[in-house]
Amino acid sequence: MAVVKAAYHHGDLRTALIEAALEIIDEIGPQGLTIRKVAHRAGVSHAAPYRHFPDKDDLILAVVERGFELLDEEMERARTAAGSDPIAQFAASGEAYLDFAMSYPAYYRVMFSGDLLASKGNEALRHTSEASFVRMIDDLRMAQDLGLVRRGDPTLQAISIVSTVHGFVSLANDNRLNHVYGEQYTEQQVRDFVITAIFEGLGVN
Amino acid sequence: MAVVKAAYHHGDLRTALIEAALEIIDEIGPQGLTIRKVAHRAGVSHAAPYRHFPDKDDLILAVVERGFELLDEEMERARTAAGSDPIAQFAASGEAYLDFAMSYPAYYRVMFSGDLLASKGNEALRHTSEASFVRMIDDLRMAQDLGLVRRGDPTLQAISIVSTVHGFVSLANDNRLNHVYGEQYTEQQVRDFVITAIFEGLGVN
DNA sequence: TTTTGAAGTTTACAATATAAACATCTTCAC
DNA sequence: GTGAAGATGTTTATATTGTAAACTTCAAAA
Repeated sequence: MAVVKAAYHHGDLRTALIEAALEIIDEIGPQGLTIRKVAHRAGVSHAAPYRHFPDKDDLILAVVERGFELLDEEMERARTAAGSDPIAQFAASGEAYLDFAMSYPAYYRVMFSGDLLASKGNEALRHTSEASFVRMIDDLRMAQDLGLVRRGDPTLQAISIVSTVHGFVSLANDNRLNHVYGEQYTEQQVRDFVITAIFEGLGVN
Repeated sequence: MAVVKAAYHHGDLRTALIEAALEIIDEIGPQGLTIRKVAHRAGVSHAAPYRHFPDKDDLILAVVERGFELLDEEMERARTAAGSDPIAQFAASGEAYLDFAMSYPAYYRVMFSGDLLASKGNEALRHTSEASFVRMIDDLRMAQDLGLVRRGDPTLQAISIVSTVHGFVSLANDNRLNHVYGEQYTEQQVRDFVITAIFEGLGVN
């Protein structure tokens, strides 16, 4: 009774399946993800997952949702640790985003692999994946009021920032920028440059 | 002998398969792409494609390569039509990129679906997909020399621009910005804003 | 004309997603 | 307690798909 979710046949298979899927994505990539591998890793028969997810897409969707929760947690943690300066908070959560995206490239790819969301993404997931976007808009509005950021529609500013960050990590994770790093810069340097450009664009004091 | 590629059993099945795959991607999306559908649409047996492509991934890779060729052609066409002003040329080819990306979202997605390139992308394809990137760097260098663009490493500037553009079209194509359009702006307005922000960032006169 | 190799077909097989029927354990009404 | 009832798993079965292998056909070179 102290147990939150009483152990049943498996315990909490749904969660275990999501974890297993996560591991497989990280180890073999999204291509290698099969229902059967996930089931096997969780120690159940290959049809067991269907008691928790209507089909494979829905399992992946659950993984994506979990991913956005994790990302959100990371960003919040960083923001809290950044002290009270709004710009510092903003920068810290942005760095956390980049850290997450570049530490788990395959995972990030699945989270933003549009094919799924476009078709089966439900409203709940859409909301989750937009949470940090909404917060960024609020941040920008506040920063403007404090005179820290150039005036303008914060929604448009946020779109521009999100586009740049998402584009950068996507390209970097897909190894499309390698021909640059290797020759002149490290990934970290390029990353810093892009961040700097964003802040310049915002006219941060 | 006037015929470049003499008609054989099929004529030019390789090309026909790429075209068929293109259509399927456009109509049903990348998920719906199966070797057998492609073969059927091209009017051949389901194993025929294996005489031209080692496996499914290589077929897709050929489709991607064709996509980058088409994109490159579009950008060149726009650039040529833009007259002699370097900034106008630059802007025109950028617009062409956005037009392409947003007219064929599924196709664009496949072209930039990193899973493939990361694993099986060969050098030839990598080169193709970087052609326009290299040209952008040249453009920026020239524009700097003409005093039209803020000084700085053009490679880094290009990365920043490409990140923003790619991120924007990716998010837009994946319907991640819908909650913004609907309420206040049209897609075109947001698109223009992002472009403007890029040019501001470059300090274009 | 014969032969040969590329291009295509047929057949076969293994992996996978998923449905359906069956089994088992928890819980809840009594 | 007890005995449904329903949730959770398993087994079995099927259709789709990627791909290998053996076989066929035809253009072109010898």
